[in-house]
Amino acid sequence: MDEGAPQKGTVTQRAIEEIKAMIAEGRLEPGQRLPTERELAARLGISRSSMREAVRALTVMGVLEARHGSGIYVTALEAGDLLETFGVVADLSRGPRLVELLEVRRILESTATALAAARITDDRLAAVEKHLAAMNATDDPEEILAHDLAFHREIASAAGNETMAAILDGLSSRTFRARVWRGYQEEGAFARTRREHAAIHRALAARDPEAARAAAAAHVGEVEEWLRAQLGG
Amino acid sequence: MDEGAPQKGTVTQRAIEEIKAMIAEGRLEPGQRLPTERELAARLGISRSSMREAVRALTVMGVLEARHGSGIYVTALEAGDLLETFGVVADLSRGPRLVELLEVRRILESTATALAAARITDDRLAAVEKHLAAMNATDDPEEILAHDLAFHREIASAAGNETMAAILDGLSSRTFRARVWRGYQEEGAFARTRREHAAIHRALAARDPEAARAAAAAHVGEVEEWLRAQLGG
DNA sequence: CGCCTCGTAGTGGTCGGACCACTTGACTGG
DNA sequence: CCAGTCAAGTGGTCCGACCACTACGAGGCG
Repeated sequence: MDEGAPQKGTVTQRAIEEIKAMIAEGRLEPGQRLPTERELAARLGISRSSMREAVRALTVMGVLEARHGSGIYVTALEAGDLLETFGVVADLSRGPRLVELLEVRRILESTATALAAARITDDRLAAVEKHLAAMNATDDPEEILAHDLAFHREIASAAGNETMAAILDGLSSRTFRARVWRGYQEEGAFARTRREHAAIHRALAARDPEAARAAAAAHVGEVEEWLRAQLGG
Repeated sequence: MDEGAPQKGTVTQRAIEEIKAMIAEGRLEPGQRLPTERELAARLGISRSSMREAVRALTVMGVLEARHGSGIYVTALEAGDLLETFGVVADLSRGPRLVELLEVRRILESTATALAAARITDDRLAAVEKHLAAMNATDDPEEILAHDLAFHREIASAAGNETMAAILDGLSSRTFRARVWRGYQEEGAFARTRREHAAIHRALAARDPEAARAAAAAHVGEVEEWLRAQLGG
């Protein structure tokens, strides 16, 4: 009997597909521990080095998690785990690509905010207000940034779609850094952001999806237009 | 003088960040060739094995491309390259997560189709029609699937946002497989899909964004509801 | 008896070196 | 001048050793 696999691509690639298949077919459950690297390598008939590369690859994808001294585990396979690399995309994108990313964010964020307006609970709304207040109470850029992110994350989460929230999270990191620059270059940006955030909050409190959608779209579109102008000029 | 980096996490992780930084800072241009693995390893003071893991990690992220016998190159860093892992997310998602992914797809696809209706050229519209005709001319599931994918890809591309098109591409692979199952289980699904595609095409030809948005949303929502029902029952 | 400490086996993390498979380009012979 | 050949260099794979850390149980202490 042959080994079955007649060499497709590199051995490492084959190992990656193999492990992915195990998970996709349910042979490996989220949170479950995998065999040791040494055994996995032996089982697939490859060296430990190659197997390690495969594990590393799946680790950066957020599929596996290696704990030093303990073992290799399947992650919870939740949206946040798998979409972590999405942030890298945002970090490495430049110029026109960044505008495209912002456009995607505008579409998703406006919809998410609209959904949130319809579904948000009083508790979550209070959390949103807390971040809004904290954001207005300080003038430390770093702190503002943190609460700004949390503000939007809370809203996206309230929309009831964790996958969408995770994607928006990834789309934000780079974006918000750009906004910091902007704050330095263009006076009044902070004040405008404050007004826009207030408008979003008002729409949420009023449970008005359409107003929320419009406010969120305007908020992101604001940055988008500014960036577009930067590239054109 | 110290080496500067006081050991943050694993050496491999450090190497990954290092290379990513090189690209983010523009020290490495898209398409450019990197130093050899051996030299990179020596430059960061780590072993070649560890460096190889770093390169492998960046390779699966679509940032680098290793050509056997030739060297390591930075990819074009286009949306398609970086968002390839997005398909993995779709492949590994199950149950409620899949519904969430479809919801994201519905939002993006409907908007993309609306944009396409406003911007599509006659040439691209002809290409869309070609896939539509090919899809209706055969009854081989595999071929239908291929043209179905191409149909939507063409539309997403016509929307003028390659990033969005790439994301939609990733969101589709798994989705469409589910639809194949569906075709087997539920008679009339093909006919309904055919009607929905026709409606989308009609809206595109009429350059009617709102109609296009509605048709696309209904198209994806159809699958979404079916899947939701599957999970509930 | 119960808790705490310490040792130890086992795991992932790193290393160095050897060899293989493939690409590339210069060199050689026609 | 061209085609074929060959050698240097690159990524791909493998091996075996050792390090760093974790987990868990044996043993000691209270």
